[in-house]
Amino acid sequence: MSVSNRVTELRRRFDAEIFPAQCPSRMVLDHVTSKWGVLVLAALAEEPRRWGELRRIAEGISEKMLAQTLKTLERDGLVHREAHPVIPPRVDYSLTSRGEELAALLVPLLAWVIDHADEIVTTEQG
Amino acid sequence: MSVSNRVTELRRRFDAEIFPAQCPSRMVLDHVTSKWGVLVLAALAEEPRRWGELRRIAEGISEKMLAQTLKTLERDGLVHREAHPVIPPRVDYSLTSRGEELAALLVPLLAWVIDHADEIVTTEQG
DNA sequence: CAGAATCCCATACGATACTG
DNA sequence: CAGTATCGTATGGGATTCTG
Repeated sequence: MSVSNRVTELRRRFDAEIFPAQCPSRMVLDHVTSKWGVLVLAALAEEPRRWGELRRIAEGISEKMLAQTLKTLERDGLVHREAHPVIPPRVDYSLTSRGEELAALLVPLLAWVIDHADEIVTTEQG
Repeated sequence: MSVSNRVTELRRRFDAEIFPAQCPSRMVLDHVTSKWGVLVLAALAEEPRRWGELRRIAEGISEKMLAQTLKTLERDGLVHREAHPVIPPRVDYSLTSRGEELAALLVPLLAWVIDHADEIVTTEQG
């Protein structure tokens, strides 16, 4: 099926052929496409990660935002948190099966953006 | 290739196996995954749209944000703007070929989110 | 090591009014 | 119809400090 038809089918599920404002999908979409949500999900797509690893991989993220992002994604059932009762503490984060589904769609998107970012910004101020 | 390998390959392009902070892709990613960027791109994936159509489809968007989003996406070379010199004014927005590439990856993601949003929010406060 | 708590700010975003 | 201009606000996000 063409991309165009896919969208049409997608939007036909709604009454007026719109993306409704009062819709749960808006919230989930905001979580998933949040500034750090994308990077965290992509980082976890590779393999389970510890807190410290995620901080290094998603370069620039603050502790506050990492905590907040992980909690949101955990609430959404996309990320699984597993704390090991050891000292020093060790906590592993991984994708749930639902999270894997999503990551499978998210990663190619991120890859495309990374691949084309340079030519895009070059065009900007060219 | 597996999703995992895809990410690994993706991140291997960088030195320290991280998503670098000072990277053009961060900016482009923010544009594309912005609150309204996703919906506008998806709306245009179906067919060219006029200003008023976009306002109705991306329900809840303000005029200010529609203008800003369209300008950003146009600067990024993802959206093409074509103004017709008629009265009343008519302006058509469409995806560039680069925009179509991106939309092809974005639409399945949006479709997945819409399909799973209900079960996700149900889990939230279940 | 893996966070929680607090303070603070920039800006993304919304509402309204106006225009060619 | 397709915008621009202005104002106001909510919150996403950063820096710092503290803790089991």
